[in-house]
Amino acid sequence: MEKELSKVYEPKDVEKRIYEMWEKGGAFKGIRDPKKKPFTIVMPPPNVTGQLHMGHAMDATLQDILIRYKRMKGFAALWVPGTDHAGIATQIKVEEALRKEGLTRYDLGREKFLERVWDWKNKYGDRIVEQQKQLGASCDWERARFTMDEGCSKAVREVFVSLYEKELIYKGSRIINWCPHCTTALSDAEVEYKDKPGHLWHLRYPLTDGRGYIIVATTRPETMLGDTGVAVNPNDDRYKHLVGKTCMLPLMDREIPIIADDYCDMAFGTGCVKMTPAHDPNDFEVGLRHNLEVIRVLDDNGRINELGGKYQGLDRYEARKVIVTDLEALGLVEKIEEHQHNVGTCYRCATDVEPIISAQWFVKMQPLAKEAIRVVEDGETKFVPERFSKIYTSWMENVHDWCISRQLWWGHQIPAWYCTDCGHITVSREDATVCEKCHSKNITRDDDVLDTWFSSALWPFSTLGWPENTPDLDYFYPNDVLVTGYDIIFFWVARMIFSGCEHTKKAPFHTVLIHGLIRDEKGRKMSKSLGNGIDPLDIVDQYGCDALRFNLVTGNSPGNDMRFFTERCEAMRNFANKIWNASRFVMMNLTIDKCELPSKLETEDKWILSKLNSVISEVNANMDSFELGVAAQKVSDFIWDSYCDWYIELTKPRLNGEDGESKINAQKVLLYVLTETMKLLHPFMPYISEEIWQALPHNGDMLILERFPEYNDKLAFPKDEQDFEILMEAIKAIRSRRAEMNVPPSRKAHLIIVTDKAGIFENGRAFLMKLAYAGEISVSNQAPSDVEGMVSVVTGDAQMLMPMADLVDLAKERERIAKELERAQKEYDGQMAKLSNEGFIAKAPEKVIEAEKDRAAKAKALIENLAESLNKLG
RNA sequence: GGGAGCAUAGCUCAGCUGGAAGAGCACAUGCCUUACAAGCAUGGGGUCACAGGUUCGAGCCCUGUUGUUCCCACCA
Repeated sequence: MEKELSKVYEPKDVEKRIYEMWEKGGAFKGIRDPKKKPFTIVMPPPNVTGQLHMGHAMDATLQDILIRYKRMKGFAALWVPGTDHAGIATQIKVEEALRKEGLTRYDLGREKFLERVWDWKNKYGDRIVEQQKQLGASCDWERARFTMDEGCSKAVREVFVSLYEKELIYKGSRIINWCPHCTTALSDAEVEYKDKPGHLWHLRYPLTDGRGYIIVATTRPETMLGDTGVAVNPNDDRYKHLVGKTCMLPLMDREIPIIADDYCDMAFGTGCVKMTPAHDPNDFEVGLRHNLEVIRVLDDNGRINELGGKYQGLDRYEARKVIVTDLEALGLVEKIEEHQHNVGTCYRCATDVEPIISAQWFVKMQPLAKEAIRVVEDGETKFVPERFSKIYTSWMENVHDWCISRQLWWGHQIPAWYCTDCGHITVSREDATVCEKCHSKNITRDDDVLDTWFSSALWPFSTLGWPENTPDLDYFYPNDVLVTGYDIIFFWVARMIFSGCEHTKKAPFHTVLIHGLIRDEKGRKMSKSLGNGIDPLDIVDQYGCDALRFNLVTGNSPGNDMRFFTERCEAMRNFANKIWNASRFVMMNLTIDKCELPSKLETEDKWILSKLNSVISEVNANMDSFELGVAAQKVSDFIWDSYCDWYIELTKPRLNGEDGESKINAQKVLLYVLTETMKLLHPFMPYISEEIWQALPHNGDMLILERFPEYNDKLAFPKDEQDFEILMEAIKAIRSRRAEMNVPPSRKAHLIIVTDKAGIFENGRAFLMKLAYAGEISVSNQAPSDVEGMVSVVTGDAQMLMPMADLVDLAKERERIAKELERAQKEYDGQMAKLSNEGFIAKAPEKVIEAEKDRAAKAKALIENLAESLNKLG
């Protein structure tokens, strides 16, 4: 930094240059060092095709703060970045691009299509990485991984095969969630339920014996094409006589049985439920119990198939209309009610999901969940905030088997081969060429791929070399902290925990730091469809990366959602600018070239050093308990309030004064505190702190590699701190009084101070002159006899008089003092009431009682001073 | 149907294990004080949702109520 510095901090001139310096200097590298403790974070891998959004910015900021802090604390810090292949999302993107060429993936065929996806990945996969760098992320980029790279694929294969061998993976026909738009199965977690207005259709199914109808209620009339029974509650007297009989399924002319099952709720609808085992999980279960036929009437695109008779080819919702119309024509619609119901939708494309029976691969969850619950209950893995562990545990306790096969092409293809001769399934670590049972060469590989989350579940260890037992895995695993939003606890966090427990026999991390969602200023979710998203890079561009980071980390508590206000970025930018100018001031005045404390410290030096020391101690404690926002706020308050607004002002008389030693000493303290402060600030505002530190006299290469400040009892000066605050209080009282009377700073006043702490005020002469606008100062322990025309300002430690006859209205002055006196008396009475309370004296801790006594004494002194003032006024 | 969060200044939100109610923005007044007007000084503004309880002491702990947001769950 040259002496000719811009008055305004320009992040753009700094960020790129500094980032390159760090990266080239190897500051981000996670290096195994037996002398150090490791600290590992793996980044939640963003989608390769994704666009950086505020959620990523939040993630990256919190992780970067943690990793920078730990790095400065002397840990071997490793932050592993990477990207996720994001099966459905990516495939949809490439298919959309193909559509513009008038092609579908089937036109290309699997191999050619995958080439296209890889092209896409290679083209856009780095974009999000570059964007993350602009957020200041200090990841070890050389270790960047991709969920479909060789190592991760190997890990996926190993996990699949070993789970299959342990019979924790199986293939079966179950009701799964099917997205007709993405044409794939989904896991339970990938379905979002939304309350939508719908109808409850009451349909008449004619009894076969011709004795009337049985009336069923349904929200999805089109599924009636697949009905294979009607169920009633066994205790329902209205229908007992019908159990065992049959009815005719209208439109299909199929005779179906009437059965009794507890599943039916007598109070809902008519009490009779049509059974569609192929399209409803409950009906499927009932069907199993009663041997009902399973007839699937929907195809993969959500259209009625060949088993749907004349409705074949109709889309499910078209079919619904036509079927209802046809039933109405037959007089078989009893009534139609408005009905609000929960509709499952695809989390990727929002299409209504169809429950459909289908043969898929599943992970058996019960055995895996057990250990995953234990590690959290035993505190081996802790959620921050704690409340998320309950959410996690209750999900884990009720988890269903995980459907892991997807009817997509982009992803890890399932390593299972079907033998056309004997029907055996060969599951293998190496690509199979023959059936392992009958050795036939007529085998074909399963077309399907695995759920994307299957590979991200392995991320904490697959990125470190697992299943090989690498030195990295040995040193850096388990990870320490996982940072992510609460929206993917089930998708990702839960699955990483049970995967880690199962495959590495260790919980993958000891802390899960959960943050909330970033919403727009009205509190709405940021989304493409609403067009209310704010691009983090626009904010970086406009206000600087440090401002964005500070905005994200302060002003909200962990786990809670945050509204994003651009105005807040402005405030944060102003803060950066404040720091910039403070350091500009220090450098302008600097004639020393070494950062060291002077041997002689003035009271104000001790005051700021002592304050700094407290802040250091608190910030360390806050950081260690993941209260990052509180820590950031404390650093900010210290810099702005204590350092800038007070200490810098206090040094001005010395810097401009004649005393050479005092001048140098002031510089030394200014520099020392600024340097320490930049270290404290660095995890939060890495760029500006590094830029300033580089310009200050220093040893070492880079601030990013400096040691984080720690509490030093040699720099705690409680007595001097207290003394100095007596002076500050007096200054504030005078300024307040002058402002009340609208006296401009240019009008200096003679200040007569009456106090028994003369030393403190004598010592503070220069400050009173400058900060309390005193012209001359007299300190004594005796009040002057004549106070005519004096303005009186009183604290607990002093009476201060200023001759301002022209401004004094004696009557008003009396009134004002009387008012203050009343207030002080009231406070004193309150204190005394407390102190004379036996319970309080008996039970409150010593420290609290002492504080109360101090307050009472102060109030008493204030009362005396005020009374005397009043008295003098006559 | 179960569970969780939130309710504090005009607005947005902090307030860690209970010990004199805070910040930013907004507002008002005065200042170009030789780092910064993206600044400085000063000030106004709060029954900490409501009702009980525990305690010497409650914004904080307990119970209930209201409002609000969200998550989970197979009521057709």
